[in-house]
Amino acid sequence: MTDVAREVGVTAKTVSRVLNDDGPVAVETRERVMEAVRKLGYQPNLMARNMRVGARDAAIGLVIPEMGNPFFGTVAGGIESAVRARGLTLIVGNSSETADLEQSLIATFLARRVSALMVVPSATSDHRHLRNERVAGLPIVFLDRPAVGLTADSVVSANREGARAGVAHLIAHGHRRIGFVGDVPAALYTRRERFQGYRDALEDAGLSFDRGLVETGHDQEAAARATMRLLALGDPPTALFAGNNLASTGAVVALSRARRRDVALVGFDDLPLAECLDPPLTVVAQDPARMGAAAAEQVLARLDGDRSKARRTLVPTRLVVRGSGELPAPR
Amino acid sequence: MTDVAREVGVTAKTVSRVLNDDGPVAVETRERVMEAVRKLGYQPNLMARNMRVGARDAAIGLVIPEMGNPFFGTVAGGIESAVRARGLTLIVGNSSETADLEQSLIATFLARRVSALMVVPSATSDHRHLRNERVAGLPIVFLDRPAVGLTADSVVSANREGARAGVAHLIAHGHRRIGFVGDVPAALYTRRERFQGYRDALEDAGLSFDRGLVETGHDQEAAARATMRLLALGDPPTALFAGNNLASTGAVVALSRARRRDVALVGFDDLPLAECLDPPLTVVAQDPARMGAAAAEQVLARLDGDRSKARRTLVPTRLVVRGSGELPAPR
DNA sequence: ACAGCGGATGTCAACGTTGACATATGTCAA
DNA sequence: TTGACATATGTCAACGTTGACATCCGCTGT
Repeated sequence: MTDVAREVGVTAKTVSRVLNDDGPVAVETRERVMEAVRKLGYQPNLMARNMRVGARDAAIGLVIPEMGNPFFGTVAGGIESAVRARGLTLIVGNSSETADLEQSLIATFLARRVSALMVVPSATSDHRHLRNERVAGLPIVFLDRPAVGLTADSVVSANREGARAGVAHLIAHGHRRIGFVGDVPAALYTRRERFQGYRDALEDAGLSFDRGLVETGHDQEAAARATMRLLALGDPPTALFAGNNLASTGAVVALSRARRRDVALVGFDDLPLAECLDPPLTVVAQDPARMGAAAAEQVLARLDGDRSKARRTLVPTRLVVRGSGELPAPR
Repeated sequence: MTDVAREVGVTAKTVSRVLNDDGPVAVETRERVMEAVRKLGYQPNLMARNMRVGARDAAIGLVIPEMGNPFFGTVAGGIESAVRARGLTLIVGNSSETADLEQSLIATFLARRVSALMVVPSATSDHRHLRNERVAGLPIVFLDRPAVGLTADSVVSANREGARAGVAHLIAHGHRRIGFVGDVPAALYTRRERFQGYRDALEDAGLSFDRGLVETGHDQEAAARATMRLLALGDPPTALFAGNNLASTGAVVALSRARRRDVALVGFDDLPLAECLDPPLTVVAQDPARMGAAAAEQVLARLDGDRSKARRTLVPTRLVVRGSGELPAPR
C-alpha cells in the first residue's frame, strides 16, 4: 500500500480511503490511485487488515472426516454456497476420522481466528476443550454427529427415526429375520442411533432381537465380507438393513457377487446409481446439501448475535422405494 | 500474549521465546509461562505472526468447480493429506464452474496471501491476470484442465489416450457405430481431449466419423436424454462411450430404463457401484487421489525453490474391464 | 580482581493497515 | 471580514508478534 501511495504522491491513508470507500476523496486522486493499484498489481493484505481492525478472519473452519466421501463433500458444498453469500470463505480440514487430527485442525483454525467453527466429530473425540471458545461467543456447530462433553448447536439427520422407518418397511413386506450391517466402531453416534432405530422397529413389530444378525465393517470391502457372513448363517436373514453408504455399497456388492437376488435390502443414505441396480436399491435418503445449508444458517444467525440456547436441528430423512426393499420374505 | 506475560510477570518477548522454542529460557520461567497459557486459554494469533515475519499464509487455496462431485472431492482429499504433512492447511472454494466466481475466489485467496494456488479452471476462464503472481514466484498449479493464456504447471489425466483406448476396446469387440455422450460446453478441455481420443480410435480403425452419433448433456438427466436420442436414431449406435462420470451415470440410467442390455458402454471415470450394474460397467478409470497428490508434490517442490520451467504432469488412466464394454456387436 | 563469556531477560521497532484526530484549503452565510 | 462548515488530506498510534540488539547476572580462568 505504501508503494501505491508513493507512486501517486499521497499517504497510505488516502489509498486506504480509496480502497475502502471510506471518507471523502477527490475524484482525480481516486482515479490516480486506482491507476497505480492496477499498474503495481497491488492486493490489499487481508491479514494486516484483520489484525488492525481486530476482526476475526472472514473464514469459517470446517472439519470433516473424509473428503472423498460424497456425503461429506455435498455437505461441504451446501455450507460453502450458503456462506459465500456473506463474503465468508471456507477452510476445510480432513480429520481422517481420528480425534487427534481433529483436535489439531481445530487448533489451527482457532489460531487463524476463524469466525466460526463447524465440526463433524470423530468417533472418539471430546470437545470439552472448546468450552472457552464457546463462552467467548465463537459460533460452533456440530454436523452429522453432536458434540461430546459440550453443549453446542448441532445439525443431524433423523437417524433413529429414519432407520426405524426403513426397517419397518422390510417388516411390512413379511421379513422376520433382518440383518444389520453397520459401521465400526459401534461407538459412533450415527451408528448407535441407527442401530437403535433398527431395534425400535423390531420391537414395534414384536420381533425379538438376535445379536447374531448384527455384523460390521468400516469400509466397502469389510461391509461386503460382513454381509457374506450373515448370508452364511445356518438360519440366515431374509432381509438386510445397511447403516450407511459404504455399508450399503458393500452389501450390494456382496449380494451381487453371491447372485442373491432374493435378499431384501434397505440402505441408509442414497447412492447415485441406486436406481440402476438389480433390483433397484430402496434407501432411507439423507439430505446432505440441506444439512450443510442448515448448519450454515445456524452459524450465520449466531454471527448476527443470536445468543439463544444451543439448538439441535433434525434434518428429516425420506424413504425412497425402488425395489430392493420390497422383495417379499420367502415362506 | 501480553496478558500471559503480565500474568507471569515477564515481557511478551519471553513468552514468545517459550512458545517458539527460540533462545534460552529458564526452566522455571518456561513452566510458569506454559501454566499461564493453559490457564488463560491463550492461542497465538497466526495472522499477527505471519504479518510480522512477512511470511505468506501457511495455507494453499484450491478452487474446484463442484464440491459434491466425488471426483473433485477425492482430488481435494489427495491434496489435503499431502499438504498437511508440511503444516499447510487447505482453503477450498467452489466456483460452480463459472469464470466469475473462480476469479473472485482467486482474488480472495491472493488477498489472504496463500502460499500457493491450485485451480481447476472453469470452461470459460482466462488466467492472464495471474501473470504477476507467477513471475513473483507464487506456485500455481492447474488441475484436471490446463491454464488458459498462462504458462503454468498442470496435472491432467491422460484424457486423449484413455478415451482412445476405451473406444478402441469397443471397436475390438466388433462395434462400428459408436455413440459419444459428452459434456457441454464442448469448449471444456477434458471434453475436447476425450472427444479427440474418440476420433483417434475411429481413425485408427478406419471407421468414418458420424456427427450424428455425438450427443451432449451437462448433468445426469441431460445425459440420459442424450442417450435416449442416440438410441432412437434410425441407424442407432451399437455401443456408447461416455465422456465423464455424470455422462456415464446418465447413460447407465437411460439403458437401464430402456431395458437395453444389448448396447455396449464404456465410461470415462470410475463409479463406486460399477461392478454391481447389469452388465457391470467397463470404464476408463482416472486416479483422482493421485492427481491431487501429484499436484501437491509439484506445489511443494515449487515452495522448496524449484524454479524449473512449467511442467505438465500426465496421470495415466486404466481400462477396467467389467462386462459392459465387451458386449459383442450384433451382426 | 577482572575481563570475558554465556544464559536469561528486556527494549524497541517494524510488519501493513486503519481508527481517531489534526490540518489545510475552499465556500458560504451573516 | 469572520467564522462556521465541508472537503480533502495528513499524522500518529495501535493491532499481536518477533527480529535485532541491549542489558544484567553469575561463573570461569588467569
